[in-house]
Amino acid sequence: MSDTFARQWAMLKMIPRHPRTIDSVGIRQRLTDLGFTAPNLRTIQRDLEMLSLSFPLEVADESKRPMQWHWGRGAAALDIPSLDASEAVAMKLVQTYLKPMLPGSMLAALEPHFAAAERVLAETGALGPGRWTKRIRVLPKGLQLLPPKVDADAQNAVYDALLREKRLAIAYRPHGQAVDRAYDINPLGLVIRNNVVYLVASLAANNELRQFVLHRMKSASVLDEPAVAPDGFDLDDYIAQGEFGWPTGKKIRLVANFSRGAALSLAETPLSEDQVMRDLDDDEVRLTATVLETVELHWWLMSFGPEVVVVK
Amino acid sequence: MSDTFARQWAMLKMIPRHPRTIDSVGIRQRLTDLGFTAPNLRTIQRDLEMLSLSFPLEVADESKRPMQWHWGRGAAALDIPSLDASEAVAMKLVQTYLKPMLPGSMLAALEPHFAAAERVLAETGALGPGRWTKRIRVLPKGLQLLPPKVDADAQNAVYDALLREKRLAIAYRPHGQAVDRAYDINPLGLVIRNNVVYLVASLAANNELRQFVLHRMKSASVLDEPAVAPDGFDLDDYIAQGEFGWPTGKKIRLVANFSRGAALSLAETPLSEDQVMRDLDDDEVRLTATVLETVELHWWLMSFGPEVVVVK
DNA sequence: CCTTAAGCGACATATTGCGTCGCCTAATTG
DNA sequence: CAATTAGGCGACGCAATATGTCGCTTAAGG
Repeated sequence: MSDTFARQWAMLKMIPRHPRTIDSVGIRQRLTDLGFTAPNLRTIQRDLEMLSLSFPLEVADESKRPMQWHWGRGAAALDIPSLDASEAVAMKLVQTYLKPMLPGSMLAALEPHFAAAERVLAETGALGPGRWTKRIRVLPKGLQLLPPKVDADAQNAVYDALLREKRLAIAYRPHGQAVDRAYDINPLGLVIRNNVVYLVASLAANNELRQFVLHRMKSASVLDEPAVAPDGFDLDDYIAQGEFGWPTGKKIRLVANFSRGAALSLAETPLSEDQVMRDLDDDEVRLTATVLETVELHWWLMSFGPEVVVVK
Repeated sequence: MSDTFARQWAMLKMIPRHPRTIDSVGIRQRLTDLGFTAPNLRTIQRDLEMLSLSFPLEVADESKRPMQWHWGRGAAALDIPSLDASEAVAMKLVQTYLKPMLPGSMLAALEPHFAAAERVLAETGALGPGRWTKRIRVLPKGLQLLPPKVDADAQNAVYDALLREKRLAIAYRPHGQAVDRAYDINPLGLVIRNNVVYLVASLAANNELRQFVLHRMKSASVLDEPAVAPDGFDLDDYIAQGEFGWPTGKKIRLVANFSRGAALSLAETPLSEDQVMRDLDDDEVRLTATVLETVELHWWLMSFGPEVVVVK
């Protein structure tokens, strides 16, 4: 294929998003790594200039000499292949669904795509972007609690450390205390419960396992030392120990009589794959299903009040 | 800028994903619409051939004469600007979080992006794709009910009709019945509750408002007639009428005494923006917040059992 | 069976992409 | 602060190539 097109395409892919940058020398380096026949520096400069006419590519500081290129801040995701209308709607649904449930900064990565979906919707249908908000509603399942605010930088550092298996230095404010404490930790895993993101980690000092709530982390920076997991650590085992107030109960065979009204919704979203419902009389339905016995199950059953009688 | 590059880029954007296709004449049409100086058909053919060397572009049927081009089935999303590691992790988190909560086909639009994130993770970190699954866990909030299976084609038709404000012909199996019924409806809005997606619509025959559960829709096809909404229909009003068993209660000022343990988690995920907590004594905390009085609120309060005393 | 339309190879030409050189300015180093 | 290095940038000329055109072939449609 045209070498020119391939090279420019590769360049588009290797230019990073805003905070980070790349310069022409770095680009040439990576291009040669990719097997391009050592393109002239001048060519790369020309390419950048040309691409920046069609794409929101920007130079960090015009006067700084090794020019640092990056995607413009507001650069929407260029979805290729582009979304069609239905996909855009699905995207919008997901966004609406997710928004009240996840810490805002966690959605940052998806934001450009949501914006792209919005654009597609605005173009495709005669519907303006505003009208969509009139068409989709999400009714929260449980009671709606507000998601905590998470520091975006700290969050990224945590993800990064977890990914690269590096140690992490954090400033953390334990609950109820007025001052931050510094920790040096080995990140081991992430757990999301309710709207809260937990980092499971071991202290570098004494290998003690700890949980850190992301929104109480004031700052975090990745250290250049490999993270060492305690021997035999397994996230599932850890959770199963009930560390999250979440004793993974034994599987039990639940038998309960529900009122007909309550049973209706259960037919649609079953408790388990093997759920069976049998009519007892005009008002009652007997449900049998294999489920984990958890605190949540008890709460859930309680929430039906008189509408349910647990048989077994 | 190079006319060539711009044109090829535009072509990449206008080629649709698998089921739909486009031929060279259609491409020329859309290119001229975009302001390109009427490119020769031959040039477009050459471009397509060249692009298909670098991108998964395919021809539907080689022997069919007006060649129908489309993106290959497995075409992952080419995220531009590409995701960095942290964004990829966030993507993965969202996927893990969403998977058990939404009908599978609703995630179809995001699937290519999840795949792209997976690829980035595999490349960037030394971590293979498999290891990620060991690092992230989502503990369900309420009791985990299984999301119902939704027919992908019907779903897309619904989205499409809603977007283009067209009437819809559906085959629907009402709960508890053994045969499908045909309806001709005006789609008005989507509501997600628990794991179920509802389509609010009015019957074309008599304008009666109805709810259709997406997973009971056996098939749906968009009609070429404009949808007409009943005068003054408003999705919020409709929901507020309690049609979803969801009476939007009045705002009340909740005052309740929680045990210290229960109060801990409330400090992190507050009930409302204006939530205030005050220590009563060593064991009890008084919480004051403005909330909507709903059935859910009562359930939620009940679930604390003896740990809470509602003052007001 | 005939007509129309599109794919495709070939070719000539005009375009333009690219390497090179030189100058200038910003960074870096001592 | 001076010297040195490195990257940006304008200019130029050659070579690569992208594009319009033509003619042949084949599929679609009536």
